[in-house]
Amino acid sequence: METKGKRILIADDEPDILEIVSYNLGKEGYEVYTAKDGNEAIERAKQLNPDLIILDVMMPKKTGVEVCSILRSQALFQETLIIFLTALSDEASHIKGLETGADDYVSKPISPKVLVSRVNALFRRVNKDDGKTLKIGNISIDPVKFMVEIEGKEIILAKKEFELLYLLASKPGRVFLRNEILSQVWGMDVIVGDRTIDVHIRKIRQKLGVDCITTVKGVGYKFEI
Amino acid sequence: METKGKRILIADDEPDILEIVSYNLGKEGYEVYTAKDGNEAIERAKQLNPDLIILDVMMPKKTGVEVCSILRSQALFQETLIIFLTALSDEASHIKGLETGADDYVSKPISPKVLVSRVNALFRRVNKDDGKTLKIGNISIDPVKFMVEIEGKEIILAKKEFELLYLLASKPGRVFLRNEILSQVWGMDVIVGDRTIDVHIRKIRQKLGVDCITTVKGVGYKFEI
DNA sequence: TTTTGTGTAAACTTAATGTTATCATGGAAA
DNA sequence: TTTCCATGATAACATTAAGTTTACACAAAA
Repeated sequence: METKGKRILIADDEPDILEIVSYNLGKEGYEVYTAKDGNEAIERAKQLNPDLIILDVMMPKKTGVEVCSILRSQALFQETLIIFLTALSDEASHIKGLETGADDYVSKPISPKVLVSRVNALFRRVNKDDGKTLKIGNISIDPVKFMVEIEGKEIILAKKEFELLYLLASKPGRVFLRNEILSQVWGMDVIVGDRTIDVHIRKIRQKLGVDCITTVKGVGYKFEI
Repeated sequence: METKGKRILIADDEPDILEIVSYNLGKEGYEVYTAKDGNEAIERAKQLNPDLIILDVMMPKKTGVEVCSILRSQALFQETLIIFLTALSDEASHIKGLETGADDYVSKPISPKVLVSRVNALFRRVNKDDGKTLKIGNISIDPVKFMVEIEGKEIILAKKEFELLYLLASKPGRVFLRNEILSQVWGMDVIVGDRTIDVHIRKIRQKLGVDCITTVKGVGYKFEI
């Protein structure tokens, strides 16, 4: 599940919060950018076109709710995810937030862990391909249960094995170059040896017991029945 | 996936980096040109009209960011791909880079492998022609599935065979000189014997079972039904 | 702490693919 | 018709990519 490349913009007037949240989301692999008030949030959102914007409700210049409705009025931000940070008590802005089209809200004081998991959940929910059980022939691959089923028989794959299989199976028939596989499953910046993919492929073939991964020599691998 | 013919300009003031990157991208089949400062980068970009420009952010004369925004302001470089090389810590220029319209950025210290895969990925993302299924009569040639289908029957070709067939079929009726075929499928710096093409042609004819490749004696080959 | 599972690397084997050498063939020019 | 030459055919050979196995490092679980 690569989180790489997802851009998150977080706007809050408290530097501490910016820092803590940035750090924790950054650790998850997201690209995090910050803004310290409402106007800056809008400006940077336009520059960056982030995948997710986290808005504090109480901010100088413009409140989170205002920012949200301004952004939502533009086509570019129709699909952008927005999370509000609200004071626990502030029920009113919670409601306003949902009205103006927020996707989630998190109450202060923030637990980094909670926020991170909400963010992940949001991306998972949205990312259409993500979390969808793939069914190809009598093989079903469920990334939520993290499980592969062949004719009712459950098969446990290790993490990397599963990710690799899921990638291939996500576009049956399509050939994935080794490079593509590396960058999607391992991440762009991870360097692993040449044989590593083979070994994983082999383990998958072994565990599945069904020949559904085809080698296209000199090119890559593809999933097909 | 022929990378041949793609021109890359790389600008950096460190000769070592120029050399390493040139070598690695050259090995991939790209044509690589270099510049050692911002002004030279702009000058050569205008001469060469490269497909991709890799800019070090910290350069004498003009920084990469400056070069980028200058180039981007001209119509000619609207479509040109641009990658920044930045020091790991330098968040500010990363952001500036994205603002000025960079397509990707890579942190120093550079791993040649990473850079190469980023470059490939970038070209793949952009190259629209790539992955287009050719359909001529009842023959379809799908470079994504890496597969040839004739009247519903799937036929497996080896890599070179497929590339050769794909080339010929990309312009049905057009005669490809042996020289052209060599440089497109094998690359111009690869030297292979005279009979090599024939052998591959023969294998394709054999596997397809349909006579769709015509010999134009003394000239070359063409694809036609 | 020990155990177990997972991911990666290294060394080696196997198989697929690509290339060349050689000779055959068949058509065009002389 | 004969000669020449480009290409076809085939098998041997070379090269390269992938499969296999083992080992080891590391982290999570017991």
